[in-house]
Amino acid sequence: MEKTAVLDALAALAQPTRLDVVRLLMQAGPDTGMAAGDIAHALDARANTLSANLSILLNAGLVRKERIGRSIRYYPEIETMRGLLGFLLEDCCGGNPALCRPLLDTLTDDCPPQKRDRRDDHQH
Amino acid sequence: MEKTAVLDALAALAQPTRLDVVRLLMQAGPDTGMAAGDIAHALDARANTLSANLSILLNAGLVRKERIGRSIRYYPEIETMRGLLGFLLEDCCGGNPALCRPLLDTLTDDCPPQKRDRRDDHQH
DNA sequence: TCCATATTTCAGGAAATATGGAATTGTTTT
DNA sequence: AAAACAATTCCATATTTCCTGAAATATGGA
Repeated sequence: MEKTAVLDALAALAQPTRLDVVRLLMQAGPDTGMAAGDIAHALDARANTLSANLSILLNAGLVRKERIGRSIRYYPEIETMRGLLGFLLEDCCGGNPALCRPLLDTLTDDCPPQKRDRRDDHQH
Repeated sequence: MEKTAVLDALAALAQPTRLDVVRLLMQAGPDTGMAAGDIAHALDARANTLSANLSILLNAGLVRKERIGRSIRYYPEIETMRGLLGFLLEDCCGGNPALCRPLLDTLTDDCPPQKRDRRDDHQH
């Protein structure tokens, strides 16, 4: 991931409403998403303000949108999030490999292994 | 990690010089760090501008400082970085567990396992 | 076509942020 | 004590961000 893309993503996430938006969309799921109006209602934000914030998230590649009927649905972009996390990890990994593994291990502990079938690994 | 702390950390990282600073300090290592002047020289930044940026990183808990002789040395705060990554991962993990493991696996692949002794696992 | 709904665009003002010059504080050396 | 060095603080300026009300655009239904 390019440095400028990382900076865009960080700036996009560094605002309360926008951080809430991506969390909300992540919870909704990458294939479900939410309509702009529902997001506004859930976060108690004005339509035009939220629209501006969604546009910033869109520009940063953290969400994508799709028109459905008269509403516009927003979905989280998992790949961009992954790219961002990867970049931040590289800061430790690349520079000081000894730091990388324990950090990842700790992170992984917070997220217990799911019982997953092997066959749905190629989901993306 | 608190949401406000996360927002502070994200805002602190969302600026080119500051992002460079933490990467530089991570490379130097958490016990080595760098003097403010050396950072300024390495990043080709003016002393006062860099000082302001270091102060923002300090406030966000991403670095710590220590006076050594007439220079002031800055060190990366690994724990805060870990906290930030953990929070961002929770966005997927907590809301949609199915997304968590593959994402972590991919991240982990970018950072091949180190040959480490088991006995130094309790380093923190 | 007319109307209601959903969302975005536009124009603005207030607040926050970024940067640079000059002055200041703290530390070491002579 | 004075000078040199390292870093910060102070102050002014330029830029950017954030939010709002009003208007515009797009879609679906009567």
